[in-house]
Amino acid sequence: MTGQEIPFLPENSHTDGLAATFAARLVDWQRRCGRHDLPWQGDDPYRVWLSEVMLQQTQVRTVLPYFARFVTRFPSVEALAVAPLDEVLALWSGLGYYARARHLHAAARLWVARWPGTCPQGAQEWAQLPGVGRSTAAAIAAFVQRERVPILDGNVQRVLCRLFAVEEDPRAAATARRLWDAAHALLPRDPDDMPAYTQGMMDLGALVCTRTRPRCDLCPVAELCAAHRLGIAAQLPRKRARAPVPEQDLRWGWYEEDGAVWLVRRAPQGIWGGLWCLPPADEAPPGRWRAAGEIARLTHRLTHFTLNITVTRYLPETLRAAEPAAAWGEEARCLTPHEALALGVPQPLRRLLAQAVDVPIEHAKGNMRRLGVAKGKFEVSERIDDHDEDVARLFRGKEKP
DNA sequence: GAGACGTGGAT
DNA sequence: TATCCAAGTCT
Repeated sequence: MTGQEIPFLPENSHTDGLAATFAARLVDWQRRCGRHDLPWQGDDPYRVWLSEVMLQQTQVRTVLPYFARFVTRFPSVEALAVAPLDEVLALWSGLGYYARARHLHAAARLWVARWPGTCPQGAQEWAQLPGVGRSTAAAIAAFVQRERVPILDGNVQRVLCRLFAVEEDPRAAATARRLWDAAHALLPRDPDDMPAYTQGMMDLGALVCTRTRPRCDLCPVAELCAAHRLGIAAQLPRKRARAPVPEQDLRWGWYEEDGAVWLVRRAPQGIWGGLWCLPPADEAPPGRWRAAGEIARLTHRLTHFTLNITVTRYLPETLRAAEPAAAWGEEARCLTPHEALALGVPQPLRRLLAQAVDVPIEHAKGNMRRLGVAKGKFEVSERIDDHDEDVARLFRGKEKP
């Protein structure tokens, strides 16, 4: 009975017994109380892989509608592999971390080329797909192939930090390595328990061992939990100090022509890589355009900084004067806002376009402000949510000479 | 190894 | 409102 040493515990402690008890209780709890009706649960490797990628740094509730649309359009990895990247990005639009969509597309092509008619076998092979790291590979392999490999996402880090009363920052490399080892040592012996165990770790972190106000009264492993015993479960893991988020100004040009607007594809690397976006607003706009005033200011908060986006409207100086400028690159398209909404666009632009066509969008929590014209001067007015009609009219307004 | 990468939920 | 951070990976 080759018990593995569990980090964070004193040597010669009964680690075998702890691991067996922990796994047994978690598996039993998951089968009784855990989630069983998520649309990706089952043994379809494609759906499991897709869901795990979508769920990276993204909550279940957010993923659900995206997953439904995605599997309707791409029911299989083969369908995804032959699709144009643009369509994948369009379905991903609004979900964030767009490198995931680009990796997903590349991974689908690699999958069907290298494992035709089947799928990667085991975590080692899953991790060869772009966008699939150690934790995601382990989750897929545990669910689909019942492989005894641990996951270590944010939920599991929190669970383990409490279980062993870890005071260190779990993101520190040395601590993370020990957490991986601990996660491995806690796995159930029976491979058939791996799906329920893995789902149980996720369910426990998401439903019971929550960041704030953990429900230790509902926890199947509370008796094993050092933090609970010490009464410090809610205080772990310790949070690190965060630097204040810097701000950055962005200036977009709304180059409008016959009710359509020019969009350009962003470079594949960097923020919103591969997505379609408004061209930068220039002091000397490319082509023969004249500035026609600021039409919106958007505040877009990201994890590491805040974007202040100013949108300036441009109109052709003369009839049919507009043409894509070389500065915009090869890929530039002039589309109606409605057409543009069918592309992969960043969320702040999605909001702007939705307002332009007066189409309500999901989760339209407004952090967008419009500029009202008052005495020849622009002023920030109320949240745009309260002014759908005004703003829609603003964008719809044809320039009638 | 530290920073970049999106967006929305939760408090 | 401000802040943290979520089924992380890549460079």
